[in-house]
Amino acid sequence: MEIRHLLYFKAVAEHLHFRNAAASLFISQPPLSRQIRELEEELGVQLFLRNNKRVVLTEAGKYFATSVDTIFAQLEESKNITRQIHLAADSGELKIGYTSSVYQPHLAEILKALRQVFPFIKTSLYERPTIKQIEALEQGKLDVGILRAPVHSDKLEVQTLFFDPFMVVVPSAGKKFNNIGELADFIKDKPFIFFNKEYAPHYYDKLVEICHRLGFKPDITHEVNNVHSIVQLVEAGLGVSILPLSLKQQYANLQLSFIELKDIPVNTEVVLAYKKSNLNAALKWFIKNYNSK
Amino acid sequence: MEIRHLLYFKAVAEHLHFRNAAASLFISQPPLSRQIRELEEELGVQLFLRNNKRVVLTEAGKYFATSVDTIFAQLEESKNITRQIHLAADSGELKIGYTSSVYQPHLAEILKALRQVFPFIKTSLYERPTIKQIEALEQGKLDVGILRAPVHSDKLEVQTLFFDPFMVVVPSAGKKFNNIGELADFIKDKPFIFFNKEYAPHYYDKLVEICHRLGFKPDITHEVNNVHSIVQLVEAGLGVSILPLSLKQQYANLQLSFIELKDIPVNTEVVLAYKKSNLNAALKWFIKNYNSK
DNA sequence: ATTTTATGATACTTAATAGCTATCAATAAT
DNA sequence: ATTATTGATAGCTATTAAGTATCATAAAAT
Repeated sequence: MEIRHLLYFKAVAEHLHFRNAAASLFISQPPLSRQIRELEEELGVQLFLRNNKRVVLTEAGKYFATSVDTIFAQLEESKNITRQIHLAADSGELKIGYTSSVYQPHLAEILKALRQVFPFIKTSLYERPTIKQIEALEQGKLDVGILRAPVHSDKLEVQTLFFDPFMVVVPSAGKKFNNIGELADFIKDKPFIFFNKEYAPHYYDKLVEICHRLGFKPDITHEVNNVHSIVQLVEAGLGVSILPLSLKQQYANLQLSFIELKDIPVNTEVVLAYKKSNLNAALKWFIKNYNSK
Repeated sequence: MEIRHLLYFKAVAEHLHFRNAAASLFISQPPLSRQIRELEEELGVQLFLRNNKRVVLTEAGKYFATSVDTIFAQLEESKNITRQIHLAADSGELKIGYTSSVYQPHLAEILKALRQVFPFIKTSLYERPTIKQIEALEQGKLDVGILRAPVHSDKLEVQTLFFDPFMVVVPSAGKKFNNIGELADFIKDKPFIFFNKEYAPHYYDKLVEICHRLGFKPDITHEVNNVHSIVQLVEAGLGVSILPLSLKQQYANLQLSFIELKDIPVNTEVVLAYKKSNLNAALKWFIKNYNSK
């Protein structure tokens, strides 16, 4: 039995006329007669009573007709849902966003483990500022983002990863600061190197707040749009900066001094963000395993 | 899409191995690959992720697999029920039993009307004694019987058609009986013509009861097994008989006298009997219309 | 009663396609 | 680096669905 048989049966059951039914199927009458006969033979059931002038459904045929309707409806629904799942869950790709200011030593490790579980997954990493990531996540251009709070979006789920205090970064000079006051005096007139305001407005505000607490207004001479440039410019002696503490280990080999701001109660929250409606199975695995590490 | 595609899909989903799946389907691997590709193209959905070494279901594929299971189960159930209905309801024939002693002038009329509603029905009429009909009905050899109560069978449904009083049948002689006493005197020594006891035991008992009430014991000289023979023998002057009144009109043209036994409170009940489990649509129509006439 | 028309079945031919063989490219194990 | 295994591809064969022509017969028309 093939779906063709069921389809042809339905046509004859509706028309109760082989020639008309055949026309409605855009085939000629003899093959239709044959397919119906085949179906009846396979079932061992007479579905139609017919002579040259009249075609009627048997009782069994009547039942089978309604039954075939149900099956077709179910098949159609199944196809639709399958297509929906395909669109929602089976990109075969996991698009991950991250900000340059977050150092993630175990990301590579997790991507490796991901390929064990999803051997066909393609992963794409995008370094993007928080605000761009939020847009991209909302539009489905990213599956998950590693970024800094706050995330103001009711379309996204947010999970805290950790809280990151700040540190002052200055060129390595063997200098020692006994207290916050000495440090503030040292840097207050130095040129500051930082992200530009459009790139990371919230982050920019934090910097200004920290300097305010240290008793001065920063002179932001160089604005850049990624953390690597900031660090390089500081190392080259063009100025100082204030960055999240977690970056310290990433640049431990550079000629820089990092001074933690222990007494300044300002920090940033690093989070995972993703669309709740995103069915991507690799995403689910990623969230679960990133968190538990 | 054909059922073949779904069947092949299921095989690959179970084996997660094209060559093994092909072997399990007793086909070679290339056509299997092609059918799966066709299915994926029609759905617009990737069902498997695969390379030369590994085959896994996508999320959409996982859903589709369970969904196809359901559809197959439903199709199988539908086929079974259709076959059952075929066996129970679609004989395309209506087998009617009747006793020779019941005259049914509108039976022919009803059979004609039946053919309007069921143009393909084949009707078979069987003249059989009540006890044989009961057996045949129970065994499904008859669909419906027109017979005389009592019907002692818990497998059969019984519907009363009418109550039939008795009459005495004698050769036409212009004789007149002013009362039951005269009649009894006239027939008590005559030879009786009647059904044999094995053929219609209950009916036989009724005859004896009537004679008892008339004050004599019948001398049953001729035993026969159909009502036509009884009537013919009476007409030929071989004896007398006692028969149901309803037969009077059937033999009105013969040289016979019919004397109603108005004062004898013995009659027989004519009934329709049929199996309740019989789904024959023509039977249902027959019962309904026979009754309402 | 006879003729005409319409219809499903049948016999045979053509066209589409499922399935087969041979082979390739790529992966993973040795 | 080599070998074995596997799904994909190309081209051919065999099966079968679909088409054409025709028949037999039931119902309608005459």
